[in-house]
Amino acid sequence: MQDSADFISFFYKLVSEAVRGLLAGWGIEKLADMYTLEPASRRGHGDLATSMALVASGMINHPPRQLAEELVAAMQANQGLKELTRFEVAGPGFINFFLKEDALVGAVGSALALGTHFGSGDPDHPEKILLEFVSANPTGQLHVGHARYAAYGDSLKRVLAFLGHDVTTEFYINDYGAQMEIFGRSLAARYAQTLGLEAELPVDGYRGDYPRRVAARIAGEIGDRLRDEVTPAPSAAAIDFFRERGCEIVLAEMKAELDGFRVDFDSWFSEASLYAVGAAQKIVDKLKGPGETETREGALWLKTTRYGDDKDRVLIRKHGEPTYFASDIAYHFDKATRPQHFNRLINIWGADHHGYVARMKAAMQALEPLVPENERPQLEIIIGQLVNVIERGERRQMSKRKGTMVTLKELLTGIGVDAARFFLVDRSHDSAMDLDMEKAKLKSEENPVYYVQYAHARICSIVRKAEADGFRMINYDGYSGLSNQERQLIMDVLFFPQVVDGAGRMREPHRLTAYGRALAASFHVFYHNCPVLGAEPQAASFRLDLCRLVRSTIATSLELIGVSAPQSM
RNA sequence: GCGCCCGUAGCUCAGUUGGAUAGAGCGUUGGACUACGAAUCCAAAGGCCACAGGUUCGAAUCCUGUCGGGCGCGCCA
Repeated sequence: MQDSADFISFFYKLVSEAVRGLLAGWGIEKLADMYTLEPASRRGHGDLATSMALVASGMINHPPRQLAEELVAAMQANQGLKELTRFEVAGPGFINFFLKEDALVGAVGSALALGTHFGSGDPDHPEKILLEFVSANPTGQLHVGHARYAAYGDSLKRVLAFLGHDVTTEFYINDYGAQMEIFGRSLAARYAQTLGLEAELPVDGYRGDYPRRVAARIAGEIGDRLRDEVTPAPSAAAIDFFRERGCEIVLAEMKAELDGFRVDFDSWFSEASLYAVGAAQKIVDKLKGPGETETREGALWLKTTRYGDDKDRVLIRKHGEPTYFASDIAYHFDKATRPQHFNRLINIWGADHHGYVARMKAAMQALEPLVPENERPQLEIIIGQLVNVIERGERRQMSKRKGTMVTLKELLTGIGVDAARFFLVDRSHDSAMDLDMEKAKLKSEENPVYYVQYAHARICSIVRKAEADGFRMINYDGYSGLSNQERQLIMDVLFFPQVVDGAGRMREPHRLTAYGRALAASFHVFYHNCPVLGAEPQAASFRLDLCRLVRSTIATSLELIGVSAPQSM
């Protein structure tokens, strides 16, 4: 029937071919490649539907139903298409497709033959993508906000890679600057206290249990060797030591936790490493050349308003230190000029950083002359909304410095990886999310992830039984008499490639959780209405293959969001 | 004040880039296992898609305005 393409894409192209000439005659040929083909919304409307005639009607000002009739005539002239379906014009001018049974039966077999590649892509223009997310300060534990971005970013990576793009993930370590300094001082103070010395946390110091534990661990490593360096006030060398050692310990723990959350970064990039080579100063000097900067009020500014920002931004402060913005430009310049030649840089930022987008994009434009024209990557910034923690009906302020946030660790021990990832990815990243830990723990057993996993386990059970019973598959070409439930299940599973494609293109992995739920529901309904192994031999063979396809599709859709697909539960 | 995001069933949220009669889970009510797994299924109830205009064959979806909520608007990171 088709080679590597999935059935729906194949069908789409057949329709395109059939109507292209007609559309070209009307001067709207482009519609052949941008019309919509969707699952019919309800029974009686067939299996697939297109609003092509309605859209064409708006473009050339002809009555839609008449256009629909002409389009159908063109489709009927396409022999391949005619073998797959019959047509009907309905309502204001929809064209409904009623797929023939052998087309559906054949499509299941073809999809199954693709194995785990069903739904995977081979894009016309594969991209080399550097995807950056989480990027937390190494001054404490990862919290549920980070968990949300980790789940989202990692799922997006899996989806884009599945679609055939070359994706590298990166964690940018903000291990430089005032926050790190305060963290080092906080650890020094806690260290002194573990030795029984009098020491006070800095005013803005990191409170809570976590820095205390890190300090205790360092004390275990070095004993009282730095006793004289930390009191009455820590020496510069002591601060450096605690900052660096603390950073190492925190990062190691973050890696371990992310690993437990099934999030694996290809690269960890240190901000401090940029300073070690003077990268911020260097990039600022390069920007001075083409007149992108200006000195004002004793500071050096980047004229970002030239590129749509609402005000210019400081690169070098009055007292000579580069701003975070300057080092971020150095970082982005680095990303733009790596030997891999990424053609797309995707950053996932929290909503609290959205005000930063305009200046970063402006900076990228200012950098353009410094990067060869055919090597300039496109910068794409995705803003993820925040997670609100609800406690006893009230919002709880999350503060790392006060040590009052709900941690990723808490989430994992409370509700587990599968439930947590499913829950976090299930909502659009564009909507703020309320998380009530008490309810989340109570509700973890009714998390929809189990509904989807159960469908998978159930199918595994059927397949196991088939093997145990020595079930023999027979050829089911020509099988007919599809029930409504199996027809629905077939259509749902055949649409998987379009769902993955949309999830990748729109950067919306949450479409996969919705899809997984819908496919599982469709399967459960099928299961209750259509015996598999008990059916007559041809039906049994077909249904068993359908089950296998659904099983592997559920497994893939879960895999793409980092959730396991158990064989039994 | 300005900018971005959001407002859909009692609660938590989807809604395939503008499609046909608005969807799911939880909760409520009532049903289905001597059956390939009841972590399931079936049925009922529940809606002025915040509000008001506009665009068109058609709007939860796009535009304008209003109201309400979140987040920003540093020579912090």
